[in-house]
Amino acid sequence: MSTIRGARERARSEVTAAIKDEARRQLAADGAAKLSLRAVARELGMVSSALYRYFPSRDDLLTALIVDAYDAVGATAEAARATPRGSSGPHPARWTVVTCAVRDWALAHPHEYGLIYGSPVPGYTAPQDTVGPASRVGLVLLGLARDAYLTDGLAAPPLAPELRPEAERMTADLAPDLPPAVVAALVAAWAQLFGLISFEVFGQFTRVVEERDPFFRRASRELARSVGLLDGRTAGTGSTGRAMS
Amino acid sequence: MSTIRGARERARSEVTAAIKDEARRQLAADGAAKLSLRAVARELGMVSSALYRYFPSRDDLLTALIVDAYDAVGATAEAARATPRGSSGPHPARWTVVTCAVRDWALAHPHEYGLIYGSPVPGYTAPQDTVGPASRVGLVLLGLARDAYLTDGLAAPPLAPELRPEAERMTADLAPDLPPAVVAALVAAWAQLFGLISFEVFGQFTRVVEERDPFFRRASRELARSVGLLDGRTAGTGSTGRAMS
DNA sequence: TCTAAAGCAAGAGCAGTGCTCTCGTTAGTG
DNA sequence: CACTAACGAGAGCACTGCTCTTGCTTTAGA
Repeated sequence: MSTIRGARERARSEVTAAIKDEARRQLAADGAAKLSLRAVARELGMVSSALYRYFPSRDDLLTALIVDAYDAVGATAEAARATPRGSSGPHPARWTVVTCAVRDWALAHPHEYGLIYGSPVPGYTAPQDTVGPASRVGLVLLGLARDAYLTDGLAAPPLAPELRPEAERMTADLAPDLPPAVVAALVAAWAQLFGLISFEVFGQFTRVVEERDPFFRRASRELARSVGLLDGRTAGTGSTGRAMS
Repeated sequence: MSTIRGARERARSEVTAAIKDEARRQLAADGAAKLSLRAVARELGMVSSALYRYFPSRDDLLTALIVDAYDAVGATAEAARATPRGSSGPHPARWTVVTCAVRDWALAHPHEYGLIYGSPVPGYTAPQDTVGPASRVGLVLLGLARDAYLTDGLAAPPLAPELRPEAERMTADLAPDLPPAVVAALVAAWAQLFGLISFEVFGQFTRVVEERDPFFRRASRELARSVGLLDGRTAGTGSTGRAMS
């Protein structure tokens, strides 16, 4: 129905997309701080006030870009998981395919990455619209763990007693079919993964790490190990998951 | 000599400090994006142009705040290491004392933390002045690993062949007295540590991790394990460091 | 089919920003 | 004592986000 009722609405969505595209261009060129509504409007041949028909404020434009960036990196992770190399073979290798894909996207889009995993730029509180797209990468990693658990099993990592309640809470929220120890370790690995990527994208590795590809691959492998992913040859030997749940 | 020659120079350094203090206040209140030279000057009772006698541009003022923030978090880490609980006892416990201190500082100064470990705000290239202060936390962690290596030994983590050249390069640069596998693992753990802290400070754990203290402690312990820190009871059993170097 | 309503672009304008330049003035140096 | 260099103040430029008003066009309803 939106195609027939279109006409005006289609024009609107086209202009909206053009604004976001130009904004993304400026974001990639100069960074989020220099992104200017007036410059976007100027480049699009309209006057700045016209732009407010589409985005009520600069922060709302930025929020739209944030959602898009979350979706882009999420789609990248999901695509890597659907790849032949990402959906078969030893589980740590699949894990590494996904993490490397995320890292590659981050290095290719540093400013968009900074928008979502750097300091929160806008009014300090992330809008509600971002929570869905923001979880896509995490869900892919969770899916990898679930796959491993259902096929070859998992070497469930240790779970300190004082963390058990929180681990069980996270498990109920995120993946009731996985052992709490695995879920807790996976959330930690998720954050640590983006620590590695952020340090690389934000230049913290300058003059410290030079050969970053093997460095990241090793760290990613260790991360997979920390959530208990087995490489198949040792299939099942450490599967204590069900017993611990 | 600077005390006698002072008078004017002392006044200058006092004004400089006052500017930085007020800027830090505004930074903590509203974030780096909203920090305004004019507002700082206004609050200090001077006119905005006078402020340019002390900082040639807004980015230079921000850079000064960045250096100060690096120094603050570095000093925090060093102080934690010098603490009784940070300088004795099992090595993973010492490690956790330091990492928790860094985390506490970050949670107490979120905007300053974002300034140094979030998206690079200024002209995209970090000035040379920041490399020294920026490495202080890393050096503390390195010192912890060295202590462990010299007393109880280290369970040197695995080192993939393709990472060996880079690991040896990093070792020559950072800590020639440590096994390359440990140095490589430590650099990775360093980045992963700030991934955990950043996710917490930047709100990525909202509605995901609730009980964050035990969560962080567990992750920190695992990080210590990943660099090979032993807890003393198993002293020496896994010390393969010298053999691998 | 005609009309009222809603969506839209444009322009002027406000308050605020970073930054530059030009002035007197004041404080340390030879 | 005279000189120079540092300093604070002010005006001003180009820019920003954002608001309000003014007309025009498209859409929807009687």
